[in-house]
Amino acid sequence: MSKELAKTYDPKSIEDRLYQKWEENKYFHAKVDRSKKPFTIVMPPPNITGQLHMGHALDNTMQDILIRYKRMQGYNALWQPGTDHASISTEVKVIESLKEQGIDKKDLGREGFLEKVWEWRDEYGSRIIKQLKKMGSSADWDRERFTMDEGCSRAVQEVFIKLYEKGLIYKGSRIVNWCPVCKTSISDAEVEHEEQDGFFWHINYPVKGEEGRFVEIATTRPETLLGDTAVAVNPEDERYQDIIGKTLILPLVGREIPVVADHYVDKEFGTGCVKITPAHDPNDFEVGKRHNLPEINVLNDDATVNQNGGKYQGMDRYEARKLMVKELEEQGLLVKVVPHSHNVGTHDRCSTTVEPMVKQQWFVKMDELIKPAVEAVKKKEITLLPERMEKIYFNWTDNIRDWCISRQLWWGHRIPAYYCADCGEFVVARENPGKCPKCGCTHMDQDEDTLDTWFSSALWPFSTLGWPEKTEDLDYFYPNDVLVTGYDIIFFWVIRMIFSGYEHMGKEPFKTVLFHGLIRDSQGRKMSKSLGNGIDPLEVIEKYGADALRLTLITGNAPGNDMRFYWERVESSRNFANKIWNASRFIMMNLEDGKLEAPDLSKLAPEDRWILSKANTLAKDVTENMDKFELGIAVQKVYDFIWDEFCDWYIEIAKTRTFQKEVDPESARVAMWTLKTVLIQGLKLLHPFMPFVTEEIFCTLQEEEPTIMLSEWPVYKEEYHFPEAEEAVEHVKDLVKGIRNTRADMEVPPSKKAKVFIVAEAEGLRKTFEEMKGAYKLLASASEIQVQADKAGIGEDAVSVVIPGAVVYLPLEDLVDFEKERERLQKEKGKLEKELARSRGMLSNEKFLSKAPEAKVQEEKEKLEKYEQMMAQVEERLKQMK
RNA sequence: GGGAUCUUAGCUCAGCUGGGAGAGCAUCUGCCUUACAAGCAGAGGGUCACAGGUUCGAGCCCUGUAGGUCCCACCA
Repeated sequence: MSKELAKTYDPKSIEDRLYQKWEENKYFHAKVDRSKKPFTIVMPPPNITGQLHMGHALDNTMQDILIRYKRMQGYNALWQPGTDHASISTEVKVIESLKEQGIDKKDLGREGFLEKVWEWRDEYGSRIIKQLKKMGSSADWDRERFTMDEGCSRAVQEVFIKLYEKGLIYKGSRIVNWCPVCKTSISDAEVEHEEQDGFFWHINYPVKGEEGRFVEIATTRPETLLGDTAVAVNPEDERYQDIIGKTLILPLVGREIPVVADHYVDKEFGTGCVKITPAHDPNDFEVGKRHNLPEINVLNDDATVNQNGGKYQGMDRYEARKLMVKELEEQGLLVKVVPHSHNVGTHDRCSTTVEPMVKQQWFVKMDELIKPAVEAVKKKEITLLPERMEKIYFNWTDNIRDWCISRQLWWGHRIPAYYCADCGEFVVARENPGKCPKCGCTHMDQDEDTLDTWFSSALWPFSTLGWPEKTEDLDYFYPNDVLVTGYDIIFFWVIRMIFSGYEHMGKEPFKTVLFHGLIRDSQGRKMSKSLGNGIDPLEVIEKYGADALRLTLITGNAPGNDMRFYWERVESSRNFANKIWNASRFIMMNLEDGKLEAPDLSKLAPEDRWILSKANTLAKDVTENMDKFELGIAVQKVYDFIWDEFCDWYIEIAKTRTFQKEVDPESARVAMWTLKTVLIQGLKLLHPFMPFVTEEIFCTLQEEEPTIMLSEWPVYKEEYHFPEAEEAVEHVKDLVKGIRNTRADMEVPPSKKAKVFIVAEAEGLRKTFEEMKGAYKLLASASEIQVQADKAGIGEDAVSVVIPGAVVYLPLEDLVDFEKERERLQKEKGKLEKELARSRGMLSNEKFLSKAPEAKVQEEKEKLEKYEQMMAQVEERLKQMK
């Protein structure tokens, strides 16, 4: 008894201590080292306002698993962390908190407001980092970055100027998505379409000079009538040939508008006549451009009607709609109102209905930039996992539109453009030029707008490594190897990083993108604040430990698939941690002080060779699955091995030897060495998934080892492959299971030991059972074991168990109930009959014999032989019992 | 409107390139066996959504149908 562990695993008592140790020893820190191969993952930067949720927990667990795995494999593993300024979310949050204090953003002014946001950032920016540490994340915190720190801001500025100079960033008056609540433009990606029930209002527009003649249009947004500058019909629509070119009187407004012909109009839909509002509809905007129509903006930034709306000025858009419909009805111009469900664009941050508006904004021209990003995925220079994500990716790239990057917000990277106060000329420059190049005026003001938050995150894979400087880090660690993220930000972030990587680095930002799904609640609903169904990962850690949470999130989670969260699953994960803990405790209790010398391989018992062989294969299987990013499968294999093979079989089998040290100290030492060796192998393979419990056991078990984190990842070794031992132990398992089954069926209490006779014709099998007697005696509840070639000396009243290759007899004398025994044998016979029918069917099928691979046929023949033997035994037994 | 994905034991989900249906939880039975009752041993439970097809052989491949989930889309 050399070392002691507590009786149950208590994560709370060790997690913080171990994490502190890792940090203090700089185990997470990666430095350029040309003698080692780099492996880089950049962390999707959480928002500074954020709190750890299940999405982060999953995302970071996956990254930590990959990083820890590669680090153990000897790679120079860098996990680059940082946080995102998250312009709009943060700004909104700060505005809200100021409101509670009775302060308005405008009263503070730009500088004053930004000061408040920075204060906020200082207060909350580190909160999420602390929470990530609770998960056991082994990111290189010494390298923590922020999207608005000096370096990242410089990167943003350089990129903006470079793209502007190449003509890929332009300023233009275009239709943009406008959020009337946030009072900023947003990109297409930020608009969510949601189906809403609405109406189709059919309205008659009077034809000028033709009393009583009307053109009937249908619209879902009657209030935009105020900005109509035409009505369009399809040029091939026979119904309307004669009105093309005529003039209409816009109801309620009285303005004269033309009827134009445009192919955009669908003859079959609505009335075939479409009102054209170029300032408030993207399609109408295009039609307007083609027909040179004026654009009349009728809305203010808060979606109230502006001065162009005449008497409706000042009214909210929906109020105006109501009133206008009423007045149209009064004037007899409202033909009918038809219920109609349609898609409405809403802002993904605040769910406000987005208003399309013509605005002066900055855009990134996408058609050229996107090309290398498309090629990269086509040519598999970048692999998206699961593969189906490629379709989603291409669907977006094929329909790409220019990216609106300017935001009417204060928190973010301010656009590096300077305007002349006199002539309006602007210059894009690193600093205020101080003088207008056109008119010489010395009053130049910087653009009030900031950039879309994703503009800076697009540069994250290289800005964090020092770009635009040519740093050694960049040279060594770029491109990244893997990006792990949710599929929900493929458009916002992933695609933009890819084209940015090619444009600014000339190389892909990462080689593989591993997408994961969402963690849902137990009913399959999204976890959300409004539903209040979110589960706080920190609460889970508090109750069950970080390892249990990590295991729960990874087990059975296939790439890209959503997953439901159950407390029961966390509980069973915790149970597994406890299981290893106790297995280790058992081994430590039996371990003698000092190091165990590796025994000569010839000294190993068959069961030792069996478990070593299994552990060896496990290393290969786990590694293969890790390399395929099948983390769920990899951990499942470790779990099954540790619990089923190692704990339930090997430890039990080894007990006979370890309990009897004095009988055969040599054999006991070999068993102890095997126990320890296999345990360590299991701990290492499990470490990326459950870092805390594995570290604690590993270091307690071997005081000389500083950490499991930097120990060597197990590799498959041919000299530990023992197929004959695996086969032998399989026979022993069959034997033990057979006996246990039978005893349970016969309701023999476990305490009642019985003599066991094993009758096997094959000499090899007899040898195996003979040799391993000591190993399985305990498991078979045997008082004595006799292996023989025939049934000599076995009483007729013994219960028999037929297993592959042998029959086991249990003389249970007074306990035997013959009726029960016959029933049991009949059941057994039924099972075998089924198997035989299946096997014979296959083997009597000419086509199977001629077309199936030789190995398959052979395999089936062997099975048949085995079942026939077993059947003969069962039948003989039944005959005897008559 | 286009596309993706799912439908396997009571529940949640695995099942890789097609060769005898699996796990965890739940249920039932027996065990506090000196690592672990957060445990051990055993048991029951599935026409793999439906209909066709390809194949010697289909949970797996193809086509269609039904239902669920999600993404994309400028039909006013």
